[in-house]
Amino acid sequence: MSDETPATLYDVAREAGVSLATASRSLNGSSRTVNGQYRDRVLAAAAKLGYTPNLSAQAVARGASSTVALLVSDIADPYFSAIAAGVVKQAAEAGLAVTMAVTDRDTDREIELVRMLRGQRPRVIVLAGSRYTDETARDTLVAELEAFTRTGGHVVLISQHELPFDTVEVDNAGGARALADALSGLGYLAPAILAGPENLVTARDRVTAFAAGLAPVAVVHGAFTRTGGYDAMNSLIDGGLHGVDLVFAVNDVMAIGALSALRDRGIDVPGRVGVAGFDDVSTARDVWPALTTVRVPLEEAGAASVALALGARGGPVSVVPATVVLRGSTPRR
Amino acid sequence: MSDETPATLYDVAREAGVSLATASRSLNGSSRTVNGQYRDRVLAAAAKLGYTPNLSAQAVARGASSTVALLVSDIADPYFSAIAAGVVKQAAEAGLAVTMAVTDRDTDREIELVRMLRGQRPRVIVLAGSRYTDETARDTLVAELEAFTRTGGHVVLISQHELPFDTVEVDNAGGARALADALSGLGYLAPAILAGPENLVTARDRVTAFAAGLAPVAVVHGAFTRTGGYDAMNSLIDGGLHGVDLVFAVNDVMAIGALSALRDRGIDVPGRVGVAGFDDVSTARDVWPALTTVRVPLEEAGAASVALALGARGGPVSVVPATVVLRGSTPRR
DNA sequence: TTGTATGCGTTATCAT
DNA sequence: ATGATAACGCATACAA
Repeated sequence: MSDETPATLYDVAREAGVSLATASRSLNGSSRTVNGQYRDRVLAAAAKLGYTPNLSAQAVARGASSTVALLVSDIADPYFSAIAAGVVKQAAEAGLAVTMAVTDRDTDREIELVRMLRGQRPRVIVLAGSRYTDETARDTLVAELEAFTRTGGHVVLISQHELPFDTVEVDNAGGARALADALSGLGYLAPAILAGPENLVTARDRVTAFAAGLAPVAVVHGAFTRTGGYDAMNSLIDGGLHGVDLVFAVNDVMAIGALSALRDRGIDVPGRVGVAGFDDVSTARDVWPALTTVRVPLEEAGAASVALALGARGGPVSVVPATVVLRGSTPRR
Repeated sequence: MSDETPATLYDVAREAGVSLATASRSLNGSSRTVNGQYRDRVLAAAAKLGYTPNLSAQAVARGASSTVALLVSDIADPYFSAIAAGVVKQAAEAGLAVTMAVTDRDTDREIELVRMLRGQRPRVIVLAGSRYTDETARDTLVAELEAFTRTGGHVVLISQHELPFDTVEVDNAGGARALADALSGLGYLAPAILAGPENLVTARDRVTAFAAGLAPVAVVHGAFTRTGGYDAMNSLIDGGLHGVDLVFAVNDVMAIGALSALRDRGIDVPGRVGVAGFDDVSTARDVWPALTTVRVPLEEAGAASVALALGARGGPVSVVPATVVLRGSTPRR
């Protein structure tokens, strides 16, 4: 409740009886070397005063901050929290702090947040979660991001390489197709697809690729969330399951919602229908029956995004694999 | 790849043909009013140049940044990601950005991170996850935190009120005791406790309070994670379950790990033993059998932490309730 | 090697 | 109401 003011470098210099410059050189990793005597005195003074460099001031003086900005749809969603974990880890390795913002899946909000984050002058802006197919919002976002890269910033997207920036691409098509093939091989014939939002690119890619391998008898859209899956599943049930022997939800949280709906309606899984998801979120193996899905190395993807931005080179696109994981929710038919 | 430099306020002023001061006053929420004509010209110039205020510079000039620092043990853990969601939401409401760091449950790392975060001169530092009972680390941490508050910063802990700072307290004792009573009422007689780390305060409080209501026949320690629960459960099984009719894990992720171990070993849940956790993490209801637990409003707690720090007043401690949620994993005996 | 002085992008105080 | 100008805390080019 008192109100001292944080110790400044100037305070430290005075306490140590040296100049501002020497203090600065002693405390940060300057290339210049300083007399051991002085250095020790400065360090002692800094410790005594509880000095911590003012990062904002450093950023202003250096013309560049040491932060990574991360934008996610919903940090409570295990998909994004796994990515965030990777981003934070890799950023920490590079001595960078992470400032995080959440869009709530709102395109306008996303643009607004990018503007705000740009103000931090971060080294990198990572956008996780894929874009919606909205022409004008897309253009505004791109313009904003281009303004950022034009001034030396790095932008990395995690999803599809549909925007002109570096991206860590998830092999949605390959994974979805492989899943369809695997399930087809297990004897599944008539899948219903819980397809997510109609205008979400990631969702569409997964639907299309899956359908190419195993033609769906029903496709129902809904939110990309647990509740979305729950509701979509219910409306599917309401419409009559007919011959459906498999439910493919385009992501795990939706699949988990579907599982919940099926349970509530007394429909046996996997006896009556099999269920599959996508992402291999950490809880996929803990639900019952354990969820068949397509594993995406989320944490690696997050780490890769900042590595890609910081790395000397490596090409603008880094693809993370998507591999099928068969579990109890889809036994052989 | 080009290398322009971001537009500065000076650029905007020049473009609009006004002084630096008027440009500043037009662009930020200054109390001073400025001629509409000028204001419009400045806004137009800013838009044309794609100007974004340099937040670091603002922070230096104002002497205070507009960020909230958040420290968690592991952002991929649903417990912490739920808290993070609340923090981010409430911070956004106050126009504050959130910079996040993860300790990996390492006390030394935590101290290191607090120092680094202090450098941001955030308005608030939120520490989620409870302290370990290590005397000297504790003192160092407290000293660091006190240096921060002494210079006008707010510190909020989420856990127990064991450190001399504002805290959002989880009613661990009340919840654990209520759980013990409820399970006792259901006919459970011989619980084993998966107790988490020996020196983790939160874990200890839960164990103690539960034990007071329902004396355990076994207590085994382990990490506060899914793996910790898995391993602890296995060693419990190895030792022989004897008369154990209930497993109480001090948090949900451990309980979920235990569920997995029980399944792997072919022990029927809830037929042979009931299982209960603590926190009511979002996936607790999706596992099988659905997990009996103690609900802690995590997101609310996160939001409350920044509200507490920013709020005019409200006392140094804000308690969030912990209420028993009975589910399928603990049927009546 | 050390110190002096200037600049970084903003805000805020002071005249005007 | 507007415009110079001095801070803010730090880094660094330059001089000593």
